[in-house]
Amino acid sequence: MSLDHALLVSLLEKPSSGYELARRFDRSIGYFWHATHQQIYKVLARMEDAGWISGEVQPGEAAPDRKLFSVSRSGRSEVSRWLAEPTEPEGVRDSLMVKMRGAAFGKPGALIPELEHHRALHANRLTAYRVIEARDFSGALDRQRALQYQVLKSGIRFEQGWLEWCEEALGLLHSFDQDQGGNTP
Amino acid sequence: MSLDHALLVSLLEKPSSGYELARRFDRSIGYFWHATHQQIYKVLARMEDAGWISGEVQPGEAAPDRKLFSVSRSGRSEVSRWLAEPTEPEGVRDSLMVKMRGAAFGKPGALIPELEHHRALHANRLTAYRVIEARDFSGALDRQRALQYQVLKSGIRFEQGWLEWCEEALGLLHSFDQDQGGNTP
DNA sequence: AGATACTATGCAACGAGTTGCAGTGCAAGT
DNA sequence: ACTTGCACTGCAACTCGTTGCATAGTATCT
Repeated sequence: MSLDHALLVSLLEKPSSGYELARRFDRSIGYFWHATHQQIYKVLARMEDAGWISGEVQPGEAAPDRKLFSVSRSGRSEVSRWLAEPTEPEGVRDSLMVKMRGAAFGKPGALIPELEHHRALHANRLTAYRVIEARDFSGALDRQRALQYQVLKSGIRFEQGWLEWCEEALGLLHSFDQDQGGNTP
Repeated sequence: MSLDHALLVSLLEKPSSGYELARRFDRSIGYFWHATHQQIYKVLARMEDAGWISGEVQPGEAAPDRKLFSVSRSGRSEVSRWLAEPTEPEGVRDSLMVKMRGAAFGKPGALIPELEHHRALHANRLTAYRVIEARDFSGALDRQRALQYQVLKSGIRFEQGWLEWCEEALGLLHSFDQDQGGNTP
């Protein structure tokens, strides 16, 4: 469990409404911790009950009302507590890898469009990261920005890794297509 | 949802009992799709009801009974169906990245032990992969092995990426420790 | 006037996944 | 004899997360 903490950090960076957070989770932080708006609203409600955040309704002029949340003192101390507490890496879930192994029991060629799709997605994301990098992280950086940049750099590194891997995997599958049928090289 | 498919692929590679699968998920496939034994038993039961797999109790000589599952025809066709169906990449969940951004609102130095811990874990995993690589994937490979190797290579690539990133991040945090207090560089 | 779409919030029902516990049977140490 | 440990299976209770739907105001297009 830790959407709580992702939201707290997000709110520390900038007090926001649920809707805003949901949008932010489609970019930025969401690249490292995804969540849907329903889940976000649920957790916000729970954290408000717990006193970690407080919400203030802002009557919208020419727009629906929005409830702006900010982190309370007890929310801040929860963040500190969590930062100090050791965390194990999350368990991986990568269906593409399972599919690769499954492909041995079906038509490996069927995975080619899938891999191309993934390659395109990762290429797009890499481009998006590069844009953010150029826009927000050139020049001198204060601590907060330096940390954010370090996080972004992990994104860049991994998307590059993905791209290279997709190329390699596509090469392998294409090589299967050529020597039809044979099961040994 | 797709522990189902991970289990099916695992069972295609080798018919197994729930316990065996759980153990296998601590190595091998589990590096790409983790699961606990309780969840595995639950899904196995559901898939047996659905007719995708069939279990046969084997009275253990000098060992507890075990229920050996293998994939039925309808299970195989489910795998084929799933392989052909496009899948989006799983949403990422990486608490370390959230912590990095959160560190701006606490003591960044507190993350150093955490990063060292992660670095050690990734180094260990990389070593384990290298061992598997040398043991199982040197020499000529048939299709199945080639696919498995391609999956392993993604593991190697990512662990290396992690290691490099951890080094970089540790460098950054240590640089904070030196220029105490200042918030701009 | 009506259709479409976006901002904004939320409920209800369900399914996936975790945590904790419980039990059997064998083997081996002490 | 007693405990510890491992192979093996599973239930029960819970939390986390997803899917689908509901609502309501504003803006824009046709």
